[in-house]
Amino acid sequence: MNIGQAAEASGVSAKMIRYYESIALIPKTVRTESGYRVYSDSDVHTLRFIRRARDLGFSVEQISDLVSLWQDRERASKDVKRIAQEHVTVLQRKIVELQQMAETLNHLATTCHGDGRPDCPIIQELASNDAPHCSSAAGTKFGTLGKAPTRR
Amino acid sequence: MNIGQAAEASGVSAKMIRYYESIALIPKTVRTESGYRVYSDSDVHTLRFIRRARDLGFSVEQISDLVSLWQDRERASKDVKRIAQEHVTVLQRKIVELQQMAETLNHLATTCHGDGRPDCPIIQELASNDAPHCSSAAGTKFGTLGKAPTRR
DNA sequence: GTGATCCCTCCCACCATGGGAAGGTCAAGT
DNA sequence: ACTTGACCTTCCCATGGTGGGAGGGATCAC
Repeated sequence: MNIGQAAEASGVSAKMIRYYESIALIPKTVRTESGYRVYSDSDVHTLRFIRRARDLGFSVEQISDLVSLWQDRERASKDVKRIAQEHVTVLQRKIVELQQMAETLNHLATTCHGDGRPDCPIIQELASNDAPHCSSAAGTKFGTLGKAPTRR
Repeated sequence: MNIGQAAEASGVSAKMIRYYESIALIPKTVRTESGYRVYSDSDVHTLRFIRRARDLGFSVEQISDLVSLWQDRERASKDVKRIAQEHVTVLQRKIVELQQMAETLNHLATTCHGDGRPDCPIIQELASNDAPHCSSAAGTKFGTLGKAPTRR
């Protein structure tokens, strides 16, 4: 199977498959004489595993751990459980942060009359001098989970 | 005021101030003879405005619009309200997605006995062949809001 | 005058993904 | 056999915000 078919079958784009190979998340594949990558059903299975983990918002690093555990027959389920639970914690923290943002903004939008007049509490709040420093969100490493695959 | 003081006073790092200038989110500042950037209280005010908008998860592009509206005395509050409401919608969609992820994962982690045995429903689910394609999240442009500033 | 602390610009890195160019390969149809 | 189009390869670039650091100049406090 060529990379295009593997991509189709697994739901991971060809570009991403090559990328995953380059960062050693998946091993280098067999190549044809002319250099085409060749994939087996088992490779597609792995790719599908990876895609599902991405759908659940795991980072590539976490996925790497999960793949190892998956392929390790001696694994302890508590290792997997730990990764999953850590991830749930991070997700929940993100959810709270986003909810706070949405609430604040929603409140502001509600009190904004939204007509042609220039007075606008949203702008006033943003421009105010007193510091609602919003410290609850500060310092949270946000980036690692921000993206979900924009598939198809 | 030098860039360091402006950074301190506004809560936006010096690096970011230069970046915002480079992408024309803020205008080019006056410079001293030796090339140092000089900031006024009003500039700091603008920076603080920007930082708050970032705290609320607005993208730089949206902030650019908000800054224009802020500085436009003729602005209509409905323009501001529209931006805010669009943003709330996006936030809410993200929240739902994250909640779905967290729920799925939490369910899996709960059913995983989490001991030394290798059997693990989390891994089984990820590896299963039937396709829980999680289509609800598909196609959602996730990236634009994934990051919140990692301040201090 | 000297050392510490600023500031400048420029480049690189992150993460995961897509776009595209330039060129090689393969299979199907004429 | 030849063309055509679909596929594959590698390589580079861009995204969005942010940080890190090198190499060099400016300023300030003592």
